[in-house]
Amino acid sequence: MRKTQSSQAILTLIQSQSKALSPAEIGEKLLHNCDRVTIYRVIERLLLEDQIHKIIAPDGGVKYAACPPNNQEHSHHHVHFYCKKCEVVQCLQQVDIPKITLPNHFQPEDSQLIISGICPSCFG
Amino acid sequence: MRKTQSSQAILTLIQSQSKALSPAEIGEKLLHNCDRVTIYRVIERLLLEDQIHKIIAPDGGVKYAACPPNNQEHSHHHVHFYCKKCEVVQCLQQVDIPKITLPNHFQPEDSQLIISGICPSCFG
DNA sequence: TTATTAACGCAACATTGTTGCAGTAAATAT
DNA sequence: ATATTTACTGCAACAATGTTGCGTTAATAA
Repeated sequence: MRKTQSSQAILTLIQSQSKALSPAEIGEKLLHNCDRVTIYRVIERLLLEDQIHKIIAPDGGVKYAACPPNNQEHSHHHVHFYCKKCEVVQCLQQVDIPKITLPNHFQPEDSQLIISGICPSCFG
Repeated sequence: MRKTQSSQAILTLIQSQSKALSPAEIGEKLLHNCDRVTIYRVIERLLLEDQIHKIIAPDGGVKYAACPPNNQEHSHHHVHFYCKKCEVVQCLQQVDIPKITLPNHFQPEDSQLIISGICPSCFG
C-alpha cells in the first residue's frame, strides 16, 4: 500500500478521533478533500492492513475506528458502546467479551458486542 | 394496525422461518406479491407492535425475525448467530448475555451480541 | 351498506456502496 | 536526477436499499 495524501490524511483523521466515523463523516472532516470513491477504497486497504476496523452500529450505520497498534486479538473480542442520544460509537478497549456457551454444533469464531445506552458526555 | 393481506402474509412468512429475513428476501419469498415500499411499511408496523425484531448482521445486512410471544425482555438480551458460510442469521433464544461491567458513567440500556462462525447445517 | 381512514401502489428521490476506465502520482529502477 | 512502472485517483455510471408524497384502494366501524 502506498502512502498517498488521501490515505495518510484519512488514517490520521481516524486515529485522531475517540469516536468511530462513517465514510460520510470522514469526507466532511477531511481537509484534504478527495472523492467519495477514494474514501471507500482507502478504507478497504486500511481494513486489510488492520489499521482500522469496521463497526456496525445498532441503527445499521457503518463506522470505522483505529486499531490499537500490535494487537492481533483485537478484532475477535470487541466491545463497542453506542449512545442512543448522540449516536456516537466508541470502542471500549478495557472491556472483554465473556465466554459464552452455545448450543451444540455451533462453531463460534468471533463475536461482536454492542452495548447501547447513554454515554458519559450525554449523561445528566 | 389493520390486518391487511400484505401484513398478514409478511408476518406469517417471517414467523414460519427459523432464519432472519431481509426485506428483499421477504419480497422474493412472498406469494402474495406486493410493492417494495409496502414491505418496508409493514415491517415498520410489525416492529412497533413487537411482532418482529431487527437484526444487523456483521456484514451490515438488515434482517428481521419473529419475536417469541409474550416476551417483553426479549429485545434487551439478544444473542444472534451469523454463519459465515451460508450467511444465515439465527436467534439463539436459549443463550443469555452475561452482565458486563462498564467503565464509569456509561449507562447501559440494552445490548446486542452477534456471534459469527459456522452453523450446524454448514458444519462438516 | 355506507363512511372513514389506514394502508397500498406508483413515481420520484436520497443515501450508500460498487465498477470501469483514463489520467495522475508514488515508489522503484536507471 | 530522470525515467519507468503501476498503485491510486477522479469521474461517470450503476446497483441496492430505504424514504416521501400523493392519489387510490380496501379494512374497519357506524
